[in-house]
Formats: sequence, C-alpha cells, structure tokens
Amino acid sequence: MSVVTRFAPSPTGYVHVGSQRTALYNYIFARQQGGKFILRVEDTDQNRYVEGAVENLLFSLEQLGIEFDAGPGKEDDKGPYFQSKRNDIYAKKVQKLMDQGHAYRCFCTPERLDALRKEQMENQAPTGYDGKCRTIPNEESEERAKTEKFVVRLKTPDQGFCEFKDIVRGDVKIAWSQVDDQVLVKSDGFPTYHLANVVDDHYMQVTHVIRGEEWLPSVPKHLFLYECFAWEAPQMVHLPLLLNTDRSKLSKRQGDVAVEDYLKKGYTPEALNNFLALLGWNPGGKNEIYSMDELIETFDINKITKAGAVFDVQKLNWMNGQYIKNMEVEKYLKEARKWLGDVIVNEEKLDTALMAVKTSLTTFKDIPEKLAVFTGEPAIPNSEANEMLELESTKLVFMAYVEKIAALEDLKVDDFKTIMKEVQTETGVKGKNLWMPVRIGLTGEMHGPELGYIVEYLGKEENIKRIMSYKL
RNA sequence: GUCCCGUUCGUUCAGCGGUUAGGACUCAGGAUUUUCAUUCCUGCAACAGGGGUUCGAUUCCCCUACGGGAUACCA
Repeated sequence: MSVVTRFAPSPTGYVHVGSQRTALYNYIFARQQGGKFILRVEDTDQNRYVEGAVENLLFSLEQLGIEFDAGPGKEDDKGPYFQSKRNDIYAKKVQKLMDQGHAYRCFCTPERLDALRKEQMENQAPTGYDGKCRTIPNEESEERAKTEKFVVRLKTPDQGFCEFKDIVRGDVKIAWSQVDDQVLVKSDGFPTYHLANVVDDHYMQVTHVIRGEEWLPSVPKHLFLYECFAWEAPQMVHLPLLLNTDRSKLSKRQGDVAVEDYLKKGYTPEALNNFLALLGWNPGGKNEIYSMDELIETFDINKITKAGAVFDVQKLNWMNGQYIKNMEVEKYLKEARKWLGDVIVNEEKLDTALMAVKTSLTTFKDIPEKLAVFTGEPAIPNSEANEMLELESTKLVFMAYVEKIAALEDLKVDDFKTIMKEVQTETGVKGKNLWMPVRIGLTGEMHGPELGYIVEYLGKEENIKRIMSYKL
C-alpha cells in the first residue's frame, strides 16, 4: 500500500513552528516513500474561527515550499478537505456507532461535569465521565433528544489495556480505565477532533499519522473507533514536542512561534526548514546543512528522537547566516532588495553594496544596518582612527592614492586592488598602515565590509573628495 | 490528584554491552585577512541518582528524582 501522510492543522490564524515541523516530517516522509501528502483543515470548532486563517496557512506552506498533493484548492475524490464541510459523513458514522451500541447520547450539563471532575480530583481518582447517561434506554434517549441539548459519547471499554505500537515511542500501554467516554459530537452538532480525525484519516487512506506528542494519550480512543468501524488503523508516529528555553511547551508567551514571524525577521524558509527538521532527528555526520531534497533522501522515520527539543534561536541564526552566505548571487540580490527599508542607497551601485555585506548577515533584516557604511556621510573618526590619520605615512598614501584614482576612468573592485599595490610600491607603506588610513579616510570607521566594494560603490569623485578632505 | 511520555556537554543530534563518549551551535584561544565578518585550527564542556542483570553497563531491567504532556462539548 502506498504511503499517505497528512498535515491537519486547525486554522488558528498562523502556522506555529511546531506545526511546521510536523508538516515537514509528513511531507518529507511522503516524498521519500513516493507517497501522497495531503492537507486537511480541521475547522470543527466554530468558536475558534479566525478570519483569513486558511489563506494564511496556505501562504505559509507555499513560502516554505511544502507542497501538498491534495487539499484546499486541490480537491480530488477524497475531499472536501475542510472538516466543516464533511458533517454528513460524520453524522452517518455516528449513527452507525449508536446503532452498534458503541456510542450514546449524553444529556449531562456542564455544571454536573465540572462538579464531577472536582469530586474525582478530591478523591484522588482518575478524572473522566462517569457514564451516567450510558444506561438511558433508546426510546427515552430519542424522546429527550427532541427537546434537550445533548452530546454523543463513545462508550469506551472499562477493563484491560490498550496496547499499541508507535514508531517513535515503541510499545505503549494504556489502561482503558483511564480512557474517558470521549465526546464525539458536540451539542452544536459538529464532531470533535477525535471522531473527525479518525473518519477522515480512514477515507483519505492515510497510512501514517505523524503528529505531536500531545496526542499520544488520545490514541486509545482513536484505535477503539477504528475497531468499531472495522477499519485498519494507520501507523502511529508521535513526535517529541518543541520546547521553550525553560523546557515548557513552546508557546507564544516566550517569543515568536509563528512561521510568519520568522520570515518577517529575515530568516529564509530553507534555513527554517533545515533547522526544524533537525530538531528531533539527525542523519549523523559533520554536516548539518541539508536542502529539502537531501532531507528527503536521508530522513529516517525510525530514528526520530523521543525527548522534547528546545528551540534554540542561536543555532537558527548560524544556520540562516550559512544559507545567506551560500545563496546564489541572483537569488540573494533579489531577496536582499526587499529588505532595504528606508535606507537610501545609490540604485546603480546597490548590488555592489549588497554583495559587500553578504557574508556578514545573520538575517536579511540586518541589511539596513550593515548598509549604513555605504550611505550618507562618513563617520567622525574616533581617537584611534585619528592617530592612524596623523601618521606621516598616511599623507604619502593619500597623495599617491588620489593620484592613481584621478587617472582612472572607472573604478572597480579589481582596479582598487591594483591601485593599492601600486601605492604600496611607490610609498613603501604596507599592511595595516597602508589599508587602514584609506578605510578611515573613506568611511571614518575602522571596521566594515571589504574596502574594494566601498571604493567601487563610492565612485571616483567621491573617493577623491573624501580623501582630500583629510589631506592637510 | 490520576495516567502517559521523556532524561548523553548550556543547546541540539550521534552512540544502540567493551569508545580517549563523537559532531554541530554557543563560548574561549589562535591562524588567515587592510578591519569587522567569513574561513580554518585548537580548547572548555555531558551519560540525573540508586539498585540490579552481566566478566563488563551511557547502552538492558526496576525504583527514585526531575522535566514535559494529557486529563475540555480546543485542536
């Protein structure tokens, strides 16, 4: 049977980086196995409807290069891919469960449920529904359903254990006594996650359920549903959670968690994917930079880690810098231009300036700051810089430099190198005493991008002007 | 409270009964470079604790501690 995986987020308005990793693993595994990857929107909670959430979801996935084979906008005979549009399917299945005696209507009020839970806690007993409505006769149930609000619950086994195999966790064993009579249909008529998920996964022929560890305790309910329907259950793959620095579940409170936040901060989708993919799995070896294709090639679903992983932005920073440094020039220039902000630069020489800062970027957002040296007036030299300027040799260097530049038609990075060699020969000044005064003379600073770029960017006239201003 | 899951350098990932416990990030030092950055080299740094099993445990089992998750008519 060919592999089918799915990413099934609820549309909350943004894509959590933890979700991104889940999506990524699903995607990578499907591609690797030559299978299918589908996107399903789990929008069964009407209270959580967020305007534009689906568009945002689709957009984020597109930017990340995580392509689905079927899903919203890519419908096929297994759709629709919105759970809110599949209610008739769920209704039929629920009816079947009720007919079989595996599900029942529950008329208990939220107040009673709260009180029950409180009492259970006090008695140090497991919490969960006590099964009060389990025994209501059919006719009575039918009758009350006409006037009263109700939910439909799953009648889970009371005794024994649910044992199953998870590709990440290995053998897992949970006592049925711990498993609640889960609500399957809410009083508004919509299914809960548990029902919709199982039904959809079956009809969409999902073979591997790859999702976050928070779902592990719910697996027995799901497996029981598969059993009731006489369906074959998919493989379970529960991923370790992504953690904050303090090791709690990665949350909004402690920093950015949305994919769009990171993209807005100038991280590349490639770096983000790469970084996240390696949180929970690693092919071993020295290299840690993997393209999507390489991830697909080397990924091993059997080697996913069990422990939660801290989302450490330092490593992301390093990785993102690597991606920018190694980015193809055309692509880099195109992307970098989007990040200029209100920095005013010489449009004609912009590429030169951008190339000059390429190796020094952590994220694209650093661009304006790094570009500062190319824009506006030179900085005022500090005392150390002034000392350099006052050296005897500096005068010689400046004179020779201006002379060479003046004789030139155009000024390119390579010309500059040649010129400096000539200046060195003529003046006998070399090393730091040769280069640093020129740097300071042109920028006022002792640090900055490679001089050649700056020289080319400034152009002949500006070079002369700036150097002359120091020539006494 | 109850149940489930987890625990190797600060972080991340290797290791799958015998290793000087390895790589990457961070940090420190050094080399290269006109400077910063890049690049390269070197270094610091870990098997949570206690019992077993075994000739031998980081690796297998149990207990404890700690951490996390689930306990919703949210997913």
